[in-house]
Amino acid sequence: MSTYLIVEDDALHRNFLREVISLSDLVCSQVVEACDGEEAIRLVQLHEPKGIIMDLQMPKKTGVQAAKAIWADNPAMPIVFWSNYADEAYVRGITKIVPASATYGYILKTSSKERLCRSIQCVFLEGQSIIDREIRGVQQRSHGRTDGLSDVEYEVLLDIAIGLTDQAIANRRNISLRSVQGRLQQLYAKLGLVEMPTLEGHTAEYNSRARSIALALMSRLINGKSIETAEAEYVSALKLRSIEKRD
Amino acid sequence: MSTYLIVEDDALHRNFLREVISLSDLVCSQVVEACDGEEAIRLVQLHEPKGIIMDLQMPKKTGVQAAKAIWADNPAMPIVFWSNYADEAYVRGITKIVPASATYGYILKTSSKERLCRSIQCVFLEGQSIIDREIRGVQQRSHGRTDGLSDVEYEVLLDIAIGLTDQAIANRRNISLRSVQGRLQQLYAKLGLVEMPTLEGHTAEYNSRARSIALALMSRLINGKSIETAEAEYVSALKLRSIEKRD
DNA sequence: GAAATACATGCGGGAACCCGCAAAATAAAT
DNA sequence: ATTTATTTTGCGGGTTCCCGCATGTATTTC
Repeated sequence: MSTYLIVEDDALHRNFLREVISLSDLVCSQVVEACDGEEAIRLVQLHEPKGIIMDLQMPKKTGVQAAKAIWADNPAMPIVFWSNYADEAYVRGITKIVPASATYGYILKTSSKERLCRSIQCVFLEGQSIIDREIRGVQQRSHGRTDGLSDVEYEVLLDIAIGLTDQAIANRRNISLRSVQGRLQQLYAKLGLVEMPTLEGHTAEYNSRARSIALALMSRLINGKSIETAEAEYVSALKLRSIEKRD
Repeated sequence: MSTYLIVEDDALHRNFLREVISLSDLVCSQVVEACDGEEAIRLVQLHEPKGIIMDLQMPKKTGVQAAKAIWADNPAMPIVFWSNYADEAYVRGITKIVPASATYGYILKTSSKERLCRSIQCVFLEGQSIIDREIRGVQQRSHGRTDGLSDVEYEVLLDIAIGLTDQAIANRRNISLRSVQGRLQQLYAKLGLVEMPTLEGHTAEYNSRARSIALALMSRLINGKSIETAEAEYVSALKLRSIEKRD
């Protein structure tokens, strides 16, 4: 009576995943499928699966958001993330929310069928957490100080990416205006914003703020999705704040 | 002896496309596959296919870039774009470069197999250009003034998205500083940057420049890829300019 | 306990940005 | 050709941003 859940919006990939499950030696009586994060959360409550294979980029709710909700109720649920990109935005999101009691995997879609199959077995049967080699690099970076952004820096990066002013950030984070600018300076430095004096007249070529957003996007530190979720977080926090104020 | 070319980086999707071709009534003696834009360009020269089905998001060279190169040599080549998103960045890119002599199609990956099959037949056999309904909306918007950005506005949007200062934009586009700011004002207005006085103390909540980038990203006007290509264009144009200067 | 490191903060100034007002310059329409 | 839009540009001023210099405060390290 063991059930497994597939969460993936692309129909082709969904079929592929079902095939992989049938190929692996899982004792599997049924496979349930969801097309987006919200459906996934519902189906978990309904079927109580033994494990989940999930895409990260999906409509309605990101894989990260869905995982967070699922782990909140089932802190031991094994989840294999199967994604296209090694975007730091995603990796960072996951490593932040994975509970100590859960095993998980992060496999790239470029991996071979065999590799995916083996990974699934490792996570679901042997309770191992495994992470694709390509992603390891990103993960190291985000933990070790070396070159990667610290949490505050990443935070302020998202803040300017959704378009906040220094003052708005200061309010939001409860720090002084100058501190925001200090954090920004750090961020700029880490992103390698060294002004090259290519333009004559000694006027700056790049706007540090906008440039750092561009660099972050191009180096996959952030992406459209992460901006959207950051935005959503911001407005909901704002609402809460204005309710408090009313008291 | 008719050959067709599939350009798609995802292996599963590649197989799916091959299956669709075999299902359609194309007189097809062989199917050639490429995994990225550059390979596609090479294979077109080598095999001179009767038609191309191509993804838009690919490593090395975008589908748009590849199509541009291909159409430069074969202005009548029928190309079916098969893509995940209805991102304006892509639609705009394509409608700009498609030569009058070519037929093309733009089908979303969410379409059914039957629909894709029919579309392929229309484009390759009957020489019709067809565009998915969802995308039509985007296309209308970008041509009709209604709400959509004009070309200059889109241009300046990309300029700030890669991080240029007003002055740098002025130099690049050969207009005055004030004109750049004028264009930016238009852009801000069209993106709906109306300052809501939510923040007390009457300080601005949003930085117009960064905010417009965020809005553009969230509404799919631009994406990471379009920023990358804009960046590449800019640096190469810069190089040319500095060579001219040397004379 | 002293030195080192990292972070928050204040001050101040120069640069860049945003934008209202209004006059030229261009393009489009009748 | 004259009128009508649209675009470009200048001027000016208020904000915001960027950042060097300096001080204070934790936290770490030896």
